[in-house]
Amino acid sequence: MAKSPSKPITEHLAYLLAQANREINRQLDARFRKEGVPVEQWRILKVLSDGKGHSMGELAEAVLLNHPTLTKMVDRMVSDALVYRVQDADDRRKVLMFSSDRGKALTQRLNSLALSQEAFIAENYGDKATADLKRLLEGLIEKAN
Amino acid sequence: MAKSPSKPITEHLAYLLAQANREINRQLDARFRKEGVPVEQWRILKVLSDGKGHSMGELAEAVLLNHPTLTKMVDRMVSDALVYRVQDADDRRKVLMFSSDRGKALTQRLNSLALSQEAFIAENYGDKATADLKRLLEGLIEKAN
DNA sequence: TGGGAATCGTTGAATATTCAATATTTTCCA
DNA sequence: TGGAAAATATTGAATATTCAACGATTCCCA
Repeated sequence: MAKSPSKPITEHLAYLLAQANREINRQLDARFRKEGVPVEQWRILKVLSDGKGHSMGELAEAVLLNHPTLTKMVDRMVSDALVYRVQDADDRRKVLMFSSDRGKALTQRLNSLALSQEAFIAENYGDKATADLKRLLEGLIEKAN
Repeated sequence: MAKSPSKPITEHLAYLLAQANREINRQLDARFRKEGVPVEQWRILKVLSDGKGHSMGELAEAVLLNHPTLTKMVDRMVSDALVYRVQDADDRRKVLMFSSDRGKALTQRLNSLALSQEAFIAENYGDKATADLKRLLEGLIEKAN
């Protein structure tokens, strides 16, 4: 008896997520191109835009990067004067990250590029579908943790 | 007037996709751990499991890897005797990739690990939600291309 | 039919990420 | 309270990815 063909890769949730993620990220990266900033740096800047001071661990969690990767990305951003480090006085193991004025200005320009992408997607893909997709993704993430 | 706070990062579609993708991929990777194979190699093996011979370009597209990255990953897989290269007789610029017997056996073990993950997700997250999510992702990908 | 342009895959150098080990500080409890 | 264990961030070496350039082959049309 012949071996039954297995489900094609394109029908796996993991693959669909990877594909969608890649495509949307590509489009966003293309918009960010003129600012010369990768998507991860936008996420960092955005989290820091509350002006509050976030530890590296907290940031790593929030921007989906592991610690050493974040450390090195932050090094680059410090060189570019977008963010700066302050040792936490209450717990001196920690480093608190802040956005500089230059970083804040960049954040606003990136935010508006990102919003325009979201608007573009909602327009082409449909408001309802977009909202449904977001809701389902939130649910999946919640269950997965 | 104070600047209005911008939408939090967690409400952006791009972020939700990245987060969900990361989490699902992590879980899949954990299951693949005992076989010592990254998710990308499973994708490659799965595409090759039709026994037909796929060019590098075709493969790169199918498994969401760019050409140089795929070349080097295939190099490793050839070393592990999972796949092999054959020059295309009809167009000698092309290289056709095939799965070895060893590769095919591994593919089956990985397929069953992947299926068990999908079953786990469907169970915890709900059959309907999973199906809806897949459908919406397919739609998004289609629009995006 | 000759030869420039396009396609396909690989390579090497530059860059980025990851893993394991480290230094520092804090926590906890015997 | 002393000191082992845990938490935090960084570093360096190993690994992986990306970018630009290349070599080989095929396509196309003047």
